[in-house]
Amino acid sequence: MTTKELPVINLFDTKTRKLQALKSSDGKSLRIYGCGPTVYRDAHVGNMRTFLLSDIVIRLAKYIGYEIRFIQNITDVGHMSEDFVEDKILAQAKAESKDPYEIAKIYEARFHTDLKLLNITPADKYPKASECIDLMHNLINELIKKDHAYVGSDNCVYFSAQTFPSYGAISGNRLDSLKPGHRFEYSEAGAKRFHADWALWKAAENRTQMIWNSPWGNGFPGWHVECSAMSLHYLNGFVDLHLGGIDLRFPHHENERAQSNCIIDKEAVALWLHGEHLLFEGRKMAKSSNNVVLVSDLIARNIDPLALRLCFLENRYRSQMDLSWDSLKAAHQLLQRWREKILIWQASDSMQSDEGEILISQIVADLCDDLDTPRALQKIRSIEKSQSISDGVKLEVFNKIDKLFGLDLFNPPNQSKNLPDHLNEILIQRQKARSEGNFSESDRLRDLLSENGIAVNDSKDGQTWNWLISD
RNA sequence: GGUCGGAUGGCCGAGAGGCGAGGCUCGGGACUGCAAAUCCCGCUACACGGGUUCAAAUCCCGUUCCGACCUCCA
Repeated sequence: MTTKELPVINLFDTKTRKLQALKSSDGKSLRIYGCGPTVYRDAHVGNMRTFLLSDIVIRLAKYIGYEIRFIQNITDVGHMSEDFVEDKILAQAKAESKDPYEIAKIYEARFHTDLKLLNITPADKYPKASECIDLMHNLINELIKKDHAYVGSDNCVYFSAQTFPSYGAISGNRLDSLKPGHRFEYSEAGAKRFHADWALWKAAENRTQMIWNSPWGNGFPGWHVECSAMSLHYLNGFVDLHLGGIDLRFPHHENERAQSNCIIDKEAVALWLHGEHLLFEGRKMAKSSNNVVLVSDLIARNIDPLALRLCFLENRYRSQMDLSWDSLKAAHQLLQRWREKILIWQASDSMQSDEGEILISQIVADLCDDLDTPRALQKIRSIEKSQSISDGVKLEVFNKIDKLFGLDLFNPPNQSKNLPDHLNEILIQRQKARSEGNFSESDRLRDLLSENGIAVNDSKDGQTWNWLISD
């Protein structure tokens, strides 16, 4: 190994609103925490964009040489739905007539499946809120002891926002300009000392499922407290990088920061990184607007899920992005083209060279510059098209960058996944007809295959086929 | 009302004061039995009005429009 200094990864920190170097505070590993899903429904592709953000940072940091410790929570309790009466999981359990833990288990499994389809690096641990109740009790006790929290007349435990002077630093909100009366939470503020205080522990009241005994009676944890408890516990008291969707900036991360900082009496998170939201065909992706696209919807249209990954990489994480079926198809085709090119280049031996090393380091530099994936992809395209770079060097560069981008570029382009026998038979017949010069028959069979969703291409080496992307 | 982003060709989108990113679509050509794929060529855009500058999509001021967050959300 060389003694060269590692390249610095600069990321936009939401709190300071400046680029900031990502650093390991213990000199050993990067301690990363990402807010994970509430497992009451399928995660949609907008959620995936945020989860991809952590993957890009982690792949880059690993590539550069960091050890990573990455924790992502699974919220299976305590995330209240809009009316602030019912927990999201419990509401879904009722809707599906299932046990709430069964609901959580089903959707957590699907979450992991989607991550895998998108080549998103798994976290080292996925702690569940329901399994960390003791951690949360300890944290709440400590906050009460330090006078940052109090037990209300309703037997809920509240965090006292006014005891944390820098409240609002992440979101730009100021406590005095957060007007009371917003939405639902104020309606039960009778027990709270201040309208912006939030519940750390909620009394069970009429609830019978997903409740735990506690020093304050039966109840369940508030949503924000789980991330403080888990991050401090599993990352040994400090977070080098905290990730999440932009909407979590307030109130979730603001409250989490207050809780964590008050526990350790200093800044608990060095860098806050937030991913912007995704629109689909111009509209916000939300259940309420009936505009939700799942990874499984892409697969149903024969779009490679990694085309979604490529679409995301073509946009910067900090801008809102408008995804469409057209952009997904374009990305799908680009993936195909790269995979075909790689097959051709593989006729040459992969060649290590200074030229290749320089190209790769330029791409790494783009990623280190606040994850400028669009610019990095631009370089990759120009390498692909270059007349002056040899196939061997191209192969070497693509091989290295595939680890950073996670696009499985070395998979064969035409994977004959699940080709039904009768269609395979038509393919064989067509090849036969064509080799016999019976072009009217081969054209007829090509049309027939097309009707069955298969595109046939003839080349010098015979025919190849692809699934057509459906509209 | 508060805070923060945007506006780029047929479409999507990057953009670093100075040679028109790139992709998709479309048109022409090469190749092909014909297609497809691929390769080559073509299609000269930056919301509006001022300003700074030798030079502005880029910097500054103003205007219009769009969006996000402001106690559900990735």
